[in-house]
Amino acid sequence: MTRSAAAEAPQAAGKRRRNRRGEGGRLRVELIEAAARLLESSGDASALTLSAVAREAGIAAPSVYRHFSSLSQLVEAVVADRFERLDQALAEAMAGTPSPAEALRACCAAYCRFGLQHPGHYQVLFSASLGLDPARPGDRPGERVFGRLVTAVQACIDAGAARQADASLTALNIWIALHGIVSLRTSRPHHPWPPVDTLINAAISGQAGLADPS
Amino acid sequence: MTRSAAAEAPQAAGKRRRNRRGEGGRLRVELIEAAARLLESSGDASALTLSAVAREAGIAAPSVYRHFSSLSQLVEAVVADRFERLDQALAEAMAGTPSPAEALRACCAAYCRFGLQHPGHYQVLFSASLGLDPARPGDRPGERVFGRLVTAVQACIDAGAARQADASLTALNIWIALHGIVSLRTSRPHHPWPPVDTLINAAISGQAGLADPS
DNA sequence: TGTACATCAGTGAACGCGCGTTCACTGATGTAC
DNA sequence: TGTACATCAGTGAACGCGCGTTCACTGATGTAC
Repeated sequence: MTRSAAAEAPQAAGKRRRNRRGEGGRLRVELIEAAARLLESSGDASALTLSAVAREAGIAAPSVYRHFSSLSQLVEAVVADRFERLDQALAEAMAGTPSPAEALRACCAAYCRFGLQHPGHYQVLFSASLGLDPARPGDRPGERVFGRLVTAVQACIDAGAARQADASLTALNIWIALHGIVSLRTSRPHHPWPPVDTLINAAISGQAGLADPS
Repeated sequence: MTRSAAAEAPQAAGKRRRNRRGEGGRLRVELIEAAARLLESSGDASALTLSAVAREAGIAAPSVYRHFSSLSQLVEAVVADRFERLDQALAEAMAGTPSPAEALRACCAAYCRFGLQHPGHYQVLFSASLGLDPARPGDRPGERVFGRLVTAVQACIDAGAARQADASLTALNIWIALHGIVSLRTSRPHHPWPPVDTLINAAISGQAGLADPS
């Protein structure tokens, strides 16, 4: 397998080639990906170590400081990136759906898919120890996801597909269920779980009054 | 404040008196409580440190080995103890309720109360990194809580208070909601949360068909 | 076209720290005589 | 009642390790002349 010249696939192990002058910013991305890999397998931001990230990225530990003044800034960058991906996954899943009801269903399914396919990242995104500062407007990343749910529920109500109710409260109840599905399933993998769709449909029909397709 | 002779209130700071001969087992309890205090404030079992527990209990680090052969055994003891307390809290809340519907409601309320009053412990109990071994029968502590829910739901169905359905699936949907309420609220404290009862009632009426009392 | 130099990307060695774990020990106290 | 001793509860010193952080450095490469 010959390695192409393109700047992709940061090598976890093996020798690293130093970036050319002016391209030092690439290491920043590689560090974020290295940290993301470690966080996915640990699911625990407070267990992340500067040395481990450097090792995973194939560089010396002090080199991290060229790009991040502290480990928590690196974690912040990872969290922001993964929240962005979650948001995009929801947007993509909803695009092109034939009806508001299908859009809401697709949104919920995409949420659970993201959480169950990346349980470590999901755990980090929704761990209490993130220490988010609510004063900073960009520092409430869960709210964007919630906003999408509110909009989707409101559209269902307007279209007559969902029961008349406060869209915000209904969306919150659904979010609670989705988070419960992902989090509890990850935490109790040995429980005899029914298919995810069964649980999602129960939440949507129970909370929004949407007809169960089955 | 004079300290009574009774064996209570392990002193976090201050000088410790060595236990009398034959009463060495007391330190075991003090260690569990010291670890529990640290876990409550961190919510993270993997961040717990043998040294920190010893410091919190007011003893030298090697003394821990007299009672626990490893840190993870100490954590196991804390987890078992707190699961026991959760289970007792549910049992007490349900005892003496006038109807199956009230019993289910009380059970759910007690579950959320426990989780929200001890968010750190709750997080530890339901973190994915506990490494539970499903082969050991006593090592599936969440199942006992779930069993209580199933029984309570079945009683509601039998009494005609809840919609006819698979009690196990209904109980699972409710558990998901309860876990979502506790976990998401802990993780996103700055979100504008409605009263817990509102969320619990939505879950119970949405999933079991119980009439909302409000 | 050739060359000296500034700059950029990243390194290696060193430090102090808290940790887990070991070991031989101390000293209070219950008990056998 | 007195005393020697066994045992129990817990300690202090020491070790090697991985960590975060600092510092002066190296060496490739773009650029000015």
